[in-house]
Order: sequence, then C-alpha cells, then structure tokens
Amino acid sequence: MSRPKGQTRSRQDVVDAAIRCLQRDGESGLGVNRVAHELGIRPPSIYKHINGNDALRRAVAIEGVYRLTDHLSHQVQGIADHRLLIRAIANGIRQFFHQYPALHAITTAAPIDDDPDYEVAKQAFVAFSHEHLQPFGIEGDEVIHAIRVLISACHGFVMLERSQRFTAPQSLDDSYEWMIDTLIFTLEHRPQSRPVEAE
Amino acid sequence: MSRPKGQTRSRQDVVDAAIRCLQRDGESGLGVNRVAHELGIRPPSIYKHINGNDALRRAVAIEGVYRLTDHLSHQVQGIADHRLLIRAIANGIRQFFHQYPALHAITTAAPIDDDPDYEVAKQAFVAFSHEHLQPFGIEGDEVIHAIRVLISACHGFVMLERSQRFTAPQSLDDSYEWMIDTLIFTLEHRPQSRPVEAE
DNA sequence: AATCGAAGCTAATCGAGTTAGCTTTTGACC
DNA sequence: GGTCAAAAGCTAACTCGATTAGCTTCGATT
Repeated sequence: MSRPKGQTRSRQDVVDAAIRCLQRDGESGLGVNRVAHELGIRPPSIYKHINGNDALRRAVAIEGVYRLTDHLSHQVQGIADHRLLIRAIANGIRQFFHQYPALHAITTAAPIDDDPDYEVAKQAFVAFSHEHLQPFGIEGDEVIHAIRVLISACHGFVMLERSQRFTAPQSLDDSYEWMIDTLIFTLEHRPQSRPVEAE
Repeated sequence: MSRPKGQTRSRQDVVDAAIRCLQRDGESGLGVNRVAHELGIRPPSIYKHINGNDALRRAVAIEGVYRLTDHLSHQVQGIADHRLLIRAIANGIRQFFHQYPALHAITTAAPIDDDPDYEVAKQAFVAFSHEHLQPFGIEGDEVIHAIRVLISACHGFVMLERSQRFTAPQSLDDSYEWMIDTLIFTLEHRPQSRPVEAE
C-alpha cells in the first residue's frame, strides 16, 4: 500500500490544515507531523507539498497577511468618517489577533527573506491601509510611516496583552483606545514633518 | 563517575548561560540540552536547578525585564529635558532589542502566569517609566496607558522590522522617529482624557 | 565517623523533523 | 488500449531535544 486512490492534496490544503492545527493546538501545534496527520497522510509525505517546517511557517505567515487584510476589508464596510475608519481598522486588527492568536504569532514573527509571495500579500495590505489614510491629507513617506506605526502599535499591544505582560488593574480596552486616539490625534493635528521641534 | 568535584551551579548561572546560548544561537538555541552543555553538565542535571524548558523560558523572560530596565537607566543618565528623556527611552528600548534580538523575543513572548518574580521585575520597569512620564503632567490611569502604549509601539516596531515585515524603501529610522514624535506630541498637546471626541 | 540533601550521572523513553528509497496512481501521448 | 514519467503516497531509519527514573558522590553538619 504505497499510494492510496482518491483525492490528492494541494499546497493550499496544506496551508489550510496548518492553520486549523494552529488554531486548535496553539503555536506548538504547527509542525509537519501534526499537519500531516490533520491531512490524513504520513509525515514524510508532506514534503511533496512543502519543503519542511520553515517553509510551512513562511507559507502560513503569508496566508495570515491575506486573511488579516480580508478581515479588515469586511470590518470597514459602510464606514465613511475617516476617524471612525482608523478606529475600525485598529479594532479589527485587535479582534483578528484575538480570534487567531497563534496565526497572529506566526504571521508577525516567522522569518521571511525576500519572498516574492510575501511582497504580493503585503502589497494588498499596504494598498488597503493607504486608501484609508488618504483622507487625513498625509503624503509621501508619511503614509508609510503611519502604516508602520499603526501596525506596530496594534501588533505590539495585542502580543503583550496576550502574553500577560500587562498586569496592572487598568482596563486594557481603555489603554488600546488611548493608543488609537493618540494616532488619530496626531494624524489630525500635527503639522508637516517634524512638529515637536517646530515649537 | 557520578558527581565531579569542583564548583556547583546556581540558578542564576543557569539563566546567564541560557542568555549566552540565546545570544549565540538565536531563539532556537534556548533549550535545556544546549544550556546544560554550555554549563558543562549533562542535560538531565539541569533539572536540579530549573524545572524544564518552560520554566527556563520564564526565568529568562524575567531576567530580560531586569536587563532592559537596567539598560534604560544608563541611557537616560544626565538627560534633563523631558521630551529628550522619552526619546532616549524609546531609542534605548530599540537599541536593547537590536542588541539582544533573541532575548527580546523571549522577554516579550514567553508565557508567564501570575509569577510573583515577574511582578517584582515589572515593578521596577513601571516605576522607572512612571518617573520619566511625570513631567508631562499626566495622571492616574493615563500613566499606565502611556507606558503600555510606549512599550507596545517600541516592541511591535522592532519585532516587525527584525522579521523583515517592513520592506518598503522608506527609512526605518525615520518611521521610528515619527512614532516617538507621535507619542510626545500627544503627551504634550492632547487635552484631558478623550480629546478626539471633544472637538 | 556517620549521615543526608544537593548536584551530578547513566540509561532509557518519547516525540518531532528529516532523508532515502520504494510503490502506485494519474494523466499525457503514442 | 498501452506505455511511461511525474506526482503523491508509503515504510524504515536516523538525529536531536526534552524528560523521567534511579543511582552515585560531594560536602556540610552533627
């Protein structure tokens, strides 16, 4: 019995199974053995689809970017006010990361070097973010700075809250809102370029 | 030959050795086997000092908080202007995380649940941060919010830049400075509590 | 000198990742 | 319909890391 009949698996099947494992068993659930079992095949067989553990993590990370972008697109449906849009995006990011904690970890941490697939995925995310930052009237490099700051802050916050690094009694929701308000306040009121020195 | 003569190891020796491994071999270098070898003992012997891999990571995470606080204390020596202080802290955090990338990862991500040792370490960090936020005149819960936002943003940014998630050509240093400026601008100009709605 | 706990050690188990090499299915082409 | 090569499985085997069980010795205390 060397190769059973019936459906064969695609690379996408492997990635989807990996994310199911991740969601079910946490970050340590991501491994070729576990994923192979989830797919109903033996561990070595998975190498026909993906080249080992590192490649698996990379593929999952890229898929995570797609899913996050997708999730955010749904979240902002029908919102017109540009401040509320930023708020919706930031809250959507936090919600997504809460809902898929292990996927969050892989998506933000798995090593990626010069992967063209990642660039494609990222492009969609950047375009989406760019679109909703336009109304604030920022231009050029500042758009990139703002996107980086937004995702850094949201990612950093959720990661630390999940790792239980915030043990003070103050509300985490309030802190998060304070953070979003900080960004919105700056986007609305800060003058060109380097405001603090300008005073 | 069951127990050689000579120096015996302390728990702190184990943690220090773990951090050396981490620094030398990266995050995957942290494991009881590798650390035991670094200490010159056999893997099972390390259990006499620390209760397995999870406990090791937890201990390293706590040590990371101490070392970060220590590093920042040195960085701010002799700085009086409160805006420059925040800048020095944020830059110090980034520098520390760059210098000890794997320690950064463990310090921010290793699971910790209700560890009193962690609370002690964190207390020192919070006290330090609190002291340098005082001059901005913020009070009460806002102090905690500001500390959380500062560390979230710095941690998130460095983590994403190290994982090569920022592939746009714009300067990472500029983005980081833009982020710090955002926080400083808000601390200086934002009215009480919920400014954005107040307009 | 006797004792006891701390700190080592060896042996052995378990699970995950990976490689090598074999077999069967599938689909294209004659 | 027959042939053949590639794709997608499989088993066997190896390595490495974590962990447990149980034994031994060092060193301090009585």
